[in-house]
Amino acid sequence: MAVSVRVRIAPSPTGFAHLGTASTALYNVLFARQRGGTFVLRIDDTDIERNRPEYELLIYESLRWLDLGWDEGPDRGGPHQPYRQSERLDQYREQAERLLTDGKAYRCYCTPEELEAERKQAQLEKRPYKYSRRCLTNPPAGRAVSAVRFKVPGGEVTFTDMVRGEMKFDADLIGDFIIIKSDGYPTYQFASPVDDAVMKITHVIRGEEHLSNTPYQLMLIDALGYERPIAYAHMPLILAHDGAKLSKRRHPEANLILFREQGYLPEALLNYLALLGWNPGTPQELFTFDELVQKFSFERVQHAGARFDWEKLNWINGEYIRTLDDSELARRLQSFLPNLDVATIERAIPALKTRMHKLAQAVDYLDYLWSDPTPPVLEPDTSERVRAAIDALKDVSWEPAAIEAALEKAVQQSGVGKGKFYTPLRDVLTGKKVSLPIHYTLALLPREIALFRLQRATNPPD
RNA sequence: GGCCCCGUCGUCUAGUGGCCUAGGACGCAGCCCUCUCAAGGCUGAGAUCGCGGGUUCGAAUCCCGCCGGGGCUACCA
Repeated sequence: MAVSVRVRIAPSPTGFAHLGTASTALYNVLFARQRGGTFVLRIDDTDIERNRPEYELLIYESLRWLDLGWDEGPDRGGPHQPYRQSERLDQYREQAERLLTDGKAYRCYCTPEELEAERKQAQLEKRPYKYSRRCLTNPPAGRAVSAVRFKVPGGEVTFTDMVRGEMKFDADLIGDFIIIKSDGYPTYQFASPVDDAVMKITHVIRGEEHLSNTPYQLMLIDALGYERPIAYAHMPLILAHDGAKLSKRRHPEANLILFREQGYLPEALLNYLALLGWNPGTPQELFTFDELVQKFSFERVQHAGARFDWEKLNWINGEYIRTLDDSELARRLQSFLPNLDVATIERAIPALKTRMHKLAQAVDYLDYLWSDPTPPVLEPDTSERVRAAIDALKDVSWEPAAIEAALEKAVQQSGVGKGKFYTPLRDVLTGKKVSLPIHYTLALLPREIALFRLQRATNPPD
């Protein structure tokens, strides 16, 4: 009988929700859905210095926005709760205690300074650094503060990576590492594999930065007598446009919430993220979520890191915006246009739809509806044409098609081209060089206001 | 420094010894459409496959070396 798949993401609430978290979550969800498995959200909050509850909330919010729902998590419980590491401290201490009594771990009384000195010394002698095991063989007496160190058994550690194949590491190169910090908190290197084992995680899907951490964790799992996960999958990193690792400080695109604020559609972001590091081997670029679930496979994920590219995301997002039906688009636009009622937004959509690659751009096209532009000074003959427009518009039915027809007629009579005729109208109405087509620009504005702005421009108040 | 991963147009990528005079997508340029801006249609520029050696009748594809980038090597995760 096939074991049921259990996967997890384990973000730490040490800052805004990260793009990488979304990416990793996506791959986990894709795999879980594919195999009818369970997706677990665990909060890895063992860094008491940097953890903040509001950051945890941000993680929930971002993941929900992306519709990457979890089956078990801190907020909804599950068979292996609690799902917050800070609430599982007893577990880790207990397991560390077991290792201690089995002689597989030992207390370390070294100070950070002493450790630093060891490291420096090794560097000086050009020798690869490994902890000296001083506290194993000859612990200093009379010290109260201690951490717990794992006694690395060495040897060869192998495991299966679903994207890279069979991996092999020489554990003799790995020094004894800390599993419980002197503040009593476990390190990531300890808490993570313990939880994965206890929570019966079958496949660990995470970022490539953890590839070299895997042997550490595997040795721990073995030492504790736990069952190993069936397989790992280390996904390529998302790089910034300059090729550097995405940094929260230097790269705004690392901040997940920013995408929502700018009006990227969650399904478009997911589509882009899926493509960044994976491809189906066919020319298809746009996928529904269900298609992704169906087509995704670890064999086709990239081994090298991929640079984040706004342009491509913008294109995908534009494609998604254009396929949304009008009422749905209007609904999504509402929060970006608090000054407009839904009816107005809906009327703008046919013209707006092809002009946005992100929702926030709607503001640039529509802000003339709630803010009055400063009237330009018109040349006499331009002023004349504006007056002609006013005449044409005065009694016309106030909707785009009729406005367009009336204006076309006025253009005919004016003897100049559409460009020359419409440009000043656009300027007078919006104060901008670029707007929706002129008949929409007019129709969206109440007739009185439109005519008022045109009128005002023809007789400046000197 | 040690260990690990990686290296095809600007970017994301296809490619697993001959179908590759290296394909697609985004972006870019030109044209068409057009009241502006988009969208759409058409056309085009753009990679001697990081470099150097091999192996082979034949290599982007296999082997070795080098270079470059990234990750881990923390009482961060």
